[in-house]
Amino acid sequence: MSKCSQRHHKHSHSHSCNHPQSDLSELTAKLRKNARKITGPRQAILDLLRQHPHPMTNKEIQAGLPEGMCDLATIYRSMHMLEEMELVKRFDFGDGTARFELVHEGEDGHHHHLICTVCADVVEIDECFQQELEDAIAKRHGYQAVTHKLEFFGVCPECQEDAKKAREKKGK
Amino acid sequence: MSKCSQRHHKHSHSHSCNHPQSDLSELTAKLRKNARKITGPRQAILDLLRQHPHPMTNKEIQAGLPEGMCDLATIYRSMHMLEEMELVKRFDFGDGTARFELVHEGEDGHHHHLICTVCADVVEIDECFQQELEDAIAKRHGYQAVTHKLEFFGVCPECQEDAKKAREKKGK
DNA sequence: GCCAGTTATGCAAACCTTTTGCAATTCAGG
DNA sequence: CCTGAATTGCAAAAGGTTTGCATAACTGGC
Repeated sequence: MSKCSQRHHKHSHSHSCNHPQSDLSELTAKLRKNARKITGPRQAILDLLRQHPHPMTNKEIQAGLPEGMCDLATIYRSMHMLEEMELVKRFDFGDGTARFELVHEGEDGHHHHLICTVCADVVEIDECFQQELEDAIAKRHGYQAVTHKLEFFGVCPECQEDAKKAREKKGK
Repeated sequence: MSKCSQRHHKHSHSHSCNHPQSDLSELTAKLRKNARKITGPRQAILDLLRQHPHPMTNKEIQAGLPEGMCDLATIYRSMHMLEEMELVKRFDFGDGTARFELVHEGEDGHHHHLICTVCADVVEIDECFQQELEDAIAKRHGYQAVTHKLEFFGVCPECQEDAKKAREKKGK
């Protein structure tokens, strides 16, 4: 599995780019290969994810779809399937709710996030620590197929401002 | 569950050392300071955690306590309190269940784990990537008070063996 | 030591996210 | 277009975690 060793997507988030039809074709191909069906809900979910630069919860996905178009259970099932098919990537922000992001063609979707602990704003982080560290850890303990999950948490500029104002107000 | 639970953890860490009475005194001091009470359940939980080198779930904690000594709800409440008091540290292995580890005196408990995705064996990892990366990320995006959560996942040596045997058997 | 007042606990019910059983529906290939 | 397999919706269940409330336990002051 490829990692994030020397990527340098500066700050650009390829996520906001448009990959017009590509998803559908890729979807079709990948699904067909596994004897899976191309259904309305599945297409709609991928379409929706394509427009979102950040991970979405299943509830958010449902809310983003046309009213009543898709049952929550179907979304859960779809996400499992899409994840297994590596069309989406699952992220865990530590709040007990899974989030999913579209994986773009040719990428493996491995990256991290910086999440505001106050307002839950999300910034995509494309850099990662050196691969050597992971390799060293794997080797030292004899583990294989080692991967990692990494997320950053902090307070975003806006919330810092808010906090500051709140303090001033209180001080008066 | 614990096929590989108590194996040689070669590079054992400070976590397996004994800090005899220290916890109690520290506990008492910290609790008193916050007008909290030193109760049986709370002491028992810390005692139990002191003997465990790896993070425990609330259920495991309850199971490790004398039969019927403590309600699950009490454990949940205790862990919240102990976490806020920085006597324990919460970890998230991505399986939707919180785990807690004792924080030893003078430490902040920040470290990571390497978890076997097959048998759930855990190895403590004391190293971390360079602080500079985190600082750079924080600065670039204007975030403050940035921290991170990082866990490694892979297949432990024993489970690699098991898988190998299974393959051979099948091949015959 | 004992009391009063506050903090904790146990128990049961509630909450949330996620999973699952099952009958009805939809899709793909012939 | 038809048929069988895959998928969906709905409702119920399963986990983990939280919460309301009456009862029990702890602490500081007498």
